[in-house]
Amino acid sequence: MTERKKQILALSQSVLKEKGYAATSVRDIAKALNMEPASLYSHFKNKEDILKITCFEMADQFELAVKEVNDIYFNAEEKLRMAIRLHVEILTENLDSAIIFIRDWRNLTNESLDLFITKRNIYEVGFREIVQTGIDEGVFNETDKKFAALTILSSVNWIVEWYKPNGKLNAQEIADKLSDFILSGLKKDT
Amino acid sequence: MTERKKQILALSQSVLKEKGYAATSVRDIAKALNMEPASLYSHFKNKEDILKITCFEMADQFELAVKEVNDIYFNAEEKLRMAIRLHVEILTENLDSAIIFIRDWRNLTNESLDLFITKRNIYEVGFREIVQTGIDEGVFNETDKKFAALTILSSVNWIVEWYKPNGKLNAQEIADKLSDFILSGLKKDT
DNA sequence: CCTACCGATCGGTAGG
DNA sequence: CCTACCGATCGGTAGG
Repeated sequence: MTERKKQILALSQSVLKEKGYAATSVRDIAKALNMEPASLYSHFKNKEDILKITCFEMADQFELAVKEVNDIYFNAEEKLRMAIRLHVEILTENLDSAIIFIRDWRNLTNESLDLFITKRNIYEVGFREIVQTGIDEGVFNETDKKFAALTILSSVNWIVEWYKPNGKLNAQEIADKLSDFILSGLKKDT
Repeated sequence: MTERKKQILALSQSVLKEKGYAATSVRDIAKALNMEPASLYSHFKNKEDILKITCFEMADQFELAVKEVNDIYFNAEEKLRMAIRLHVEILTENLDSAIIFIRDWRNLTNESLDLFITKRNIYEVGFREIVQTGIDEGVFNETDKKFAALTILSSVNWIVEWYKPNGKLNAQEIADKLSDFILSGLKKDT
C-alpha cells in the first residue's frame, strides 16, 4: 500500500467512525479528502473496499496477538494479562479503525462477511484456550469458558466508547485495571 | 399506542435489527409489513420516529429499574445482583429493541440524541452509586467507580450479541453467571 | 485526480 | 392504507 493510499485510508476512517459506515456517503468521505467522489475510485474498488480493508487489518493484528500469547511459555494469568494488554494496545493505537471494526463489520457482505466471522471466532477460541489453561493449572475457577471469554472481550472492546488518547489513563493502565477487575472481581477477599 | 401501532412497531424493529437503522430503508420495513412505503407515515412521523420510540422505550425501562433497585434497602451485593438481573431481563424480553437501542442510538439527531445521552448518563451514574454503596459497606474493593460501572455494563449489554431465546441459558441464569463473574473474578481464592 | 454523467434508490408529501 | 409522485442523494462508470 502506497503512502498516499494509507493517508487516504486513514482520513476515510476518521470520517467513517463519526456516523458509521452505512450513514456515511462516498461524498462525505471525498469532501474530507478535498476530492471529487469519483476520484476515490482510483484508490478503492468501491465503498465496501474501505470497510473491508479496515476490518481485516484489525482482524489480522488481533490474530497475530493471540498467536503470540499462546506460543509463549507463560502461566495462565500472565497469558491473560498479556492478551488483554495487546488487545488494548491494538484498539487504542488504531482508534478510528477499532471503532469501525467493532461497530460496522456487519455491513460487510458475502465472502467478506463470512471470512470476518470465521476470523472472529478463531480469536474468541484463542481467548477461551487461555481460560482453559488457567483451569488446567488450577488457578482459575471452573467456569463456562465460552461465557468467560465473551465477557472478557466485551469489556475490553467497550473501551473504544470512552477511551481518549489524551485522557488520564494510557493503554497499559487500562489493561492493568481491566485485568485486575477480571481476575479478582469486585468483591473483597474475606 | 394502539394495538395496531404496537404490532407495526414490533415488526419494524424485527427488520431494523437485521441490518441496522442506517442500512435499512423505509421500503424494507414496508415490505415486511405488506404495506406501501407511504402507508408507514400514517403511523410514524418519519423514519427516525421509529428509532426514537425504540430507544426511549428501552431507556425508560432501564431508568425505572435502576430507580427500583436504589430505593430498596438491600446491601450492595444484593443491589448489584438485582440491577444486573433486571438489566438482563429487559434486554432478553425486548431483544429486537435491545439490539437497536445498543447499536443504533447514535443515529438519533438533535434534541433526541441529547436527551438519550442524558438518560444514558443517569443510568450509568445509578450503577456507579451501587458500586459506591459496596465500597462504603467495605465489601467491594476500593476501585475506580466509573471504570467498574462501565465494565459491568459492557459485559451485560454484550449478551444481546449471543443470547438466543431458546438457548440453554435463560435470563436468570445469565444474570447469575454474570454476577458471579463480576463479583468474584476469574481467579480462585488461594 | 477531474468532468460529466447515470440509473437506482432514498425519505417523504399530496390527496384521497 | 393506497396511488401517484417528487426532489435529493446514492454508489458508481466512462473517458480523459
